[in-house]
Amino acid sequence: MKNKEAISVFLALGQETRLNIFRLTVQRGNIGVTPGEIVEILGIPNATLSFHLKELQHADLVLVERRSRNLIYRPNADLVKRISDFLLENCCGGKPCIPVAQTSKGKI
Amino acid sequence: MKNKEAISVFLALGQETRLNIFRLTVQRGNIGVTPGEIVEILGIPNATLSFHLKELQHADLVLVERRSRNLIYRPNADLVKRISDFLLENCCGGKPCIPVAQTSKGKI
DNA sequence: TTCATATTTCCAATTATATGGAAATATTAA
DNA sequence: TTAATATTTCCATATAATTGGAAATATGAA
Repeated sequence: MKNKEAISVFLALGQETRLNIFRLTVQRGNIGVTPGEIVEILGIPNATLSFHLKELQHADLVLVERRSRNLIYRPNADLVKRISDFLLENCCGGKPCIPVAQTSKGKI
Repeated sequence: MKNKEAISVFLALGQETRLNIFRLTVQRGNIGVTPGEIVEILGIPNATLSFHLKELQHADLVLVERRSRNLIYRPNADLVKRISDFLLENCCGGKPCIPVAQTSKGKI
Protein backbone atom coordinates (compact mmCIF):
# COMPACT_ATOMS: atom_id res chain seq x y z
CA MET A 1 0.00 0.00 0.00
CA LYS A 2 1.48 3.31 -1.06
CA ASN A 3 0.57 6.75 0.22
CA LYS A 4 -0.99 7.82 -3.09
CA GLU A 5 -3.06 4.67 -3.27
CA ALA A 6 -4.42 5.23 0.25
CA ILE A 7 -5.23 8.86 -0.46
CA SER A 8 -7.29 7.97 -3.50
CA VAL A 9 -9.24 5.48 -1.40
CA PHE A 10 -9.94 8.02 1.32
CA LEU A 11 -10.84 10.74 -1.15
CA ALA A 12 -13.23 8.34 -2.83
CA LEU A 13 -14.95 7.45 0.42
CA GLY A 14 -14.98 10.99 1.79
CA GLN A 15 -18.01 11.96 -0.23
CA GLU A 16 -21.52 11.10 0.83
CA THR A 17 -22.81 9.80 -2.50
CA ARG A 18 -19.75 7.66 -3.11
CA LEU A 19 -19.76 6.31 0.41
CA ASN A 20 -23.38 5.29 -0.07
CA ILE A 21 -22.58 3.66 -3.40
CA PHE A 22 -19.67 1.74 -1.95
CA ARG A 23 -21.62 0.55 1.05
CA LEU A 24 -24.39 -0.56 -1.28
CA THR A 25 -21.93 -2.68 -3.27
CA VAL A 26 -20.69 -4.20 -0.01
CA GLN A 27 -24.23 -5.09 0.97
CA ARG A 28 -24.80 -6.74 -2.40
CA GLY A 29 -21.53 -8.62 -2.26
CA ASN A 30 -20.86 -10.83 -5.24
CA ILE A 31 -24.37 -10.51 -6.56
CA GLY A 32 -23.31 -7.01 -7.52
CA VAL A 33 -25.35 -4.01 -8.50
CA THR A 34 -25.91 -2.16 -11.80
CA PRO A 35 -25.84 1.63 -12.30
CA GLY A 36 -29.53 1.48 -13.15
CA GLU A 37 -30.31 -0.11 -9.79
CA ILE A 38 -28.13 2.41 -7.98
CA VAL A 39 -29.95 5.29 -9.65
CA GLU A 40 -33.24 3.73 -8.48
CA ILE A 41 -32.10 3.00 -4.95
CA LEU A 42 -30.12 6.15 -4.19
CA GLY A 43 -32.10 8.52 -6.40
CA ILE A 44 -29.24 10.30 -8.12
CA PRO A 45 -28.98 11.46 -11.76
CA ASN A 46 -27.15 9.06 -14.04
CA ALA A 47 -24.51 11.61 -15.03
CA THR A 48 -23.67 12.15 -11.38
CA LEU A 49 -23.60 8.43 -10.69
CA SER A 50 -21.34 7.76 -13.63
CA PHE A 51 -18.88 10.33 -12.35
CA HIS A 52 -18.81 8.83 -8.88
CA LEU A 53 -18.57 5.24 -10.07
CA LYS A 54 -15.50 6.15 -12.02
CA GLU A 55 -13.93 7.69 -8.95
CA LEU A 56 -14.59 4.51 -6.99
CA GLN A 57 -13.15 2.45 -9.82
CA HIS A 58 -10.02 4.57 -10.03
CA ALA A 59 -9.53 4.05 -6.32
CA ASP A 60 -9.91 0.33 -6.96
CA LEU A 61 -12.75 0.17 -4.45
CA VAL A 62 -15.11 -1.44 -6.92
CA LEU A 63 -14.67 -4.00 -9.67
CA VAL A 64 -16.78 -3.89 -12.78
CA GLU A 65 -17.95 -6.56 -15.20
CA ARG A 66 -20.12 -6.16 -18.26
CA ARG A 67 -23.06 -8.54 -18.48
CA SER A 68 -25.04 -7.97 -21.63
CA ARG A 69 -26.37 -4.41 -21.58
CA ASN A 70 -25.63 -3.95 -17.89
CA LEU A 71 -22.52 -3.23 -15.96
CA ILE A 72 -22.20 -4.99 -12.64
CA TYR A 73 -20.31 -3.36 -9.81
CA ARG A 74 -18.88 -5.34 -6.92
CA PRO A 75 -16.86 -4.20 -3.88
CA ASN A 76 -13.17 -4.78 -3.42
CA ALA A 77 -13.64 -5.64 0.24
CA ASP A 78 -10.06 -6.79 0.61
CA LEU A 79 -8.86 -3.24 0.09
CA VAL A 80 -10.66 -2.15 3.25
CA LYS A 81 -8.51 -4.43 5.34
CA ARG A 82 -5.32 -3.36 3.60
CA ILE A 83 -6.16 0.28 4.19
CA SER A 84 -6.76 -0.25 7.85
CA ASP A 85 -3.47 -2.13 8.18
CA PHE A 86 -1.71 0.70 6.37
CA LEU A 87 -3.07 3.26 8.81
CA LEU A 88 -1.82 1.33 11.81
CA GLU A 89 1.52 0.46 10.26
CA ASN A 90 4.51 0.66 12.60
CA CYS A 91 2.25 1.63 15.48
CA CYS A 92 4.22 2.86 18.51
CA GLY A 93 7.42 2.63 16.50
CA GLY A 94 7.07 -1.14 16.38
CA LYS A 95 7.40 -1.55 20.14
CA PRO A 96 4.55 -2.89 22.27
CA CYS A 97 1.92 -0.21 22.75
CA ILE A 98 2.04 1.69 26.02
CA PRO A 99 -1.49 2.06 27.44
CA VAL A 100 -2.70 5.67 27.62
CA ALA A 101 -3.31 5.52 31.36
CA GLN A 102 0.40 5.09 32.12
CA THR A 103 1.55 8.19 30.36
CA SER A 104 -1.10 10.66 29.31
CA LYS A 105 -1.83 12.19 32.70
CA GLY A 106 1.40 11.29 34.47
CA LYS A 107 5.03 12.13 33.81
CA ILE A 108 6.50 11.27 30.42
CA MET B 1 -20.76 5.04 13.50
CA LYS B 2 -22.87 7.42 11.48
CA ASN B 3 -22.44 8.31 7.83
CA LYS B 4 -21.39 11.91 8.59
CA GLU B 5 -18.84 10.75 11.13
CA ALA B 6 -17.28 8.36 8.60
CA ILE B 7 -17.16 11.00 5.90
CA SER B 8 -15.29 13.42 8.11
CA VAL B 9 -12.74 10.69 8.86
CA PHE B 10 -12.22 9.89 5.18
CA LEU B 11 -12.05 13.53 4.20
CA ALA B 12 -9.45 14.08 6.88
CA LEU B 13 -7.30 11.18 5.68
CA GLY B 14 -7.74 11.92 1.98
CA GLN B 15 -5.12 14.64 2.00
CA GLU B 16 -1.45 13.90 1.82
CA THR B 17 -0.26 16.18 4.59
CA ARG B 18 -2.98 15.07 6.99
CA LEU B 19 -2.41 11.41 6.19
CA ASN B 20 1.27 11.88 6.96
CA ILE B 21 0.47 13.66 10.20
CA PHE B 22 -1.93 10.95 11.29
CA ARG B 23 0.46 8.15 10.46
CA LEU B 24 3.15 9.97 12.40
CA THR B 25 0.91 10.10 15.47
CA VAL B 26 0.25 6.36 15.08
CA GLN B 27 3.97 5.68 14.94
CA ARG B 28 4.49 7.70 18.09
CA GLY B 29 1.60 6.05 19.88
CA ASN B 30 1.05 7.25 23.42
CA ILE B 31 4.33 9.09 23.54
CA GLY B 32 2.62 11.57 21.26
CA VAL B 33 4.05 14.32 19.11
CA THR B 34 4.00 18.11 19.32
CA PRO B 35 3.23 20.53 16.46
CA GLY B 36 6.80 21.78 16.68
CA GLU B 37 8.13 18.26 16.12
CA ILE B 38 5.72 17.71 13.24
CA VAL B 39 6.90 20.94 11.58
CA GLU B 40 10.47 19.67 11.94
CA ILE B 41 9.78 16.16 10.71
CA LEU B 42 7.39 16.86 7.85
CA GLY B 43 8.73 20.29 6.91
CA ILE B 44 5.47 22.18 6.65
CA PRO B 45 4.73 25.79 7.68
CA ASN B 46 3.13 26.11 11.09
CA ALA B 47 0.02 27.85 9.75
CA THR B 48 -0.57 24.96 7.39
CA LEU B 49 0.03 22.40 10.11
CA SER B 50 -2.32 24.12 12.49
CA PHE B 51 -5.08 24.02 9.88
CA HIS B 52 -4.60 20.31 9.24
CA LEU B 53 -4.31 19.37 12.91
CA LYS B 54 -7.67 20.99 13.49
CA GLU B 55 -9.20 18.95 10.69
CA LEU B 56 -7.84 15.76 12.21
CA GLN B 57 -9.14 16.80 15.60
CA HIS B 58 -12.60 17.55 14.25
CA ALA B 59 -12.66 14.11 12.70
CA ASP B 60 -11.71 12.75 16.13
CA LEU B 61 -8.67 11.06 14.61
CA VAL B 62 -6.29 12.66 17.07
CA LEU B 63 -6.55 13.52 20.74
CA VAL B 64 -4.76 16.51 22.16
CA GLU B 65 -3.40 17.29 25.57
CA ARG B 66 -1.58 20.39 26.72
CA ARG B 67 1.71 19.78 28.53
CA SER B 68 3.28 23.03 29.60
CA ARG B 69 3.96 25.13 26.51
CA ASN B 70 3.48 22.18 24.18
CA LEU B 71 0.45 20.45 22.82
CA ILE B 72 0.74 16.70 22.49
CA TYR B 73 -1.14 14.90 19.77
CA ARG B 74 -1.96 11.21 19.96
CA PRO B 75 -3.85 8.95 17.54
CA ASN B 76 -7.33 7.65 18.13
CA ALA B 77 -6.40 4.22 16.80
CA ASP B 78 -9.67 2.72 17.91
CA LEU B 79 -11.51 4.79 15.33
CA VAL B 80 -9.61 3.05 12.54
CA LYS B 81 -11.15 -0.26 13.51
CA ARG B 82 -14.63 1.21 13.84
CA ILE B 83 -14.37 2.77 10.41
CA SER B 84 -13.35 -0.46 8.79
CA ASP B 85 -16.23 -2.29 10.50
CA PHE B 86 -18.61 0.40 9.29
CA LEU B 87 -17.49 -0.04 5.70
CA LEU B 88 -18.12 -3.78 5.78
CA GLU B 89 -21.38 -3.52 7.65
CA ASN B 90 -24.14 -5.85 6.50
CA CYS B 91 -21.83 -7.36 3.90
CA CYS B 92 -23.68 -9.59 1.40
CA GLY B 93 -26.98 -8.58 2.99
CA GLY B 94 -26.01 -10.38 6.16
CA LYS B 95 -25.92 -13.79 4.49
CA PRO B 96 -22.69 -15.79 4.19
CA CYS B 97 -20.53 -14.31 1.43
CA ILE B 98 -20.67 -16.06 -1.92
CA PRO B 99 -17.14 -16.50 -3.32
CA VAL B 100 -16.52 -14.55 -6.52
CA ALA B 101 -15.58 -17.64 -8.52
CA GLN B 102 -19.06 -19.11 -8.18
CA THR B 103 -20.91 -16.19 -9.69
CA SER B 104 -18.84 -13.57 -11.42
CA LYS B 105 -18.08 -15.43 -14.59
CA GLY B 106 -20.97 -17.87 -14.57
CA LYS B 107 -24.71 -17.34 -14.70
CA ILE B 108 -26.34 -15.20 -12.03
C1' DT C 1 -31.28 -2.83 -39.96
C1' DT C 2 -34.17 -0.35 -36.57
C1' DC C 3 -35.36 0.48 -32.01
C1' DA C 4 -35.11 0.50 -26.98
C1' DT C 5 -32.32 0.35 -23.06
C1' DA C 6 -28.07 1.27 -20.46
C1' DT C 7 -24.40 4.00 -19.53
C1' DT C 8 -20.99 7.54 -20.40
C1' DT C 9 -19.11 11.99 -21.95
C1' DC C 10 -19.23 16.96 -22.38
C1' DC C 11 -19.37 21.20 -20.26
C1' DA C 12 -20.18 25.25 -17.61
C1' DA C 13 -21.59 26.82 -13.11
C1' DT C 14 -21.13 26.24 -8.32
C1' DT C 15 -19.06 25.02 -4.15
C1' DA C 16 -15.35 23.46 -1.25
C1' DT C 17 -10.51 22.91 0.15
C1' DA C 18 -5.50 24.09 0.66
C1' DT C 19 -1.71 27.30 1.18
C1' DG C 20 1.36 30.18 3.88
C1' DG C 21 2.99 34.96 5.38
C1' DA C 22 2.14 38.05 8.92
C1' DA C 23 0.06 39.21 13.08
C1' DA C 24 -2.13 37.73 17.28
C1' DT C 25 -2.58 34.90 21.31
C1' DA C 26 -1.09 31.67 24.95
C1' DT C 27 2.11 29.75 28.23
C1' DT C 28 5.89 29.65 31.09
C1' DA C 29 10.67 30.73 32.61
C1' DA C 30 13.70 34.13 34.43
C1' DT D 1 6.95 42.09 34.59
C1' DT D 2 9.62 41.03 30.52
C1' DA D 3 11.26 37.97 27.21
C1' DA D 4 11.20 33.69 24.77
C1' DT D 5 8.85 29.89 22.86
C1' DA D 6 4.74 27.50 21.00
C1' DT D 7 0.78 27.56 18.53
C1' DT D 8 -3.22 29.59 16.36
C1' DT D 9 -5.98 32.94 13.68
C1' DC D 10 -6.67 35.97 9.79
C1' DC D 11 -7.06 36.44 5.10
C1' DA D 12 -6.43 36.56 0.24
C1' DT D 13 -5.12 33.61 -3.41
C1' DA D 14 -4.95 29.40 -5.79
C1' DT D 15 -6.52 24.89 -6.81
C1' DA D 16 -9.68 21.09 -6.97
C1' DA D 17 -14.26 18.63 -6.59
C1' DT D 18 -19.30 18.34 -7.45
C1' DT D 19 -23.43 18.87 -10.00
C1' DG D 20 -26.75 17.54 -13.64
C1' DG D 21 -28.93 18.53 -18.29
C1' DA D 22 -28.28 17.38 -22.87
C1' DA D 23 -26.05 14.87 -26.30
C1' DA D 24 -23.31 10.91 -27.55
C1' DT D 25 -22.10 6.11 -27.44
C1' DA D 26 -22.66 1.09 -26.65
C1' DT D 27 -25.21 -3.17 -26.58
C1' DG D 28 -28.45 -6.42 -27.77
C1' DA D 29 -33.44 -7.63 -29.07
C1' DA D 30 -36.85 -7.78 -32.60
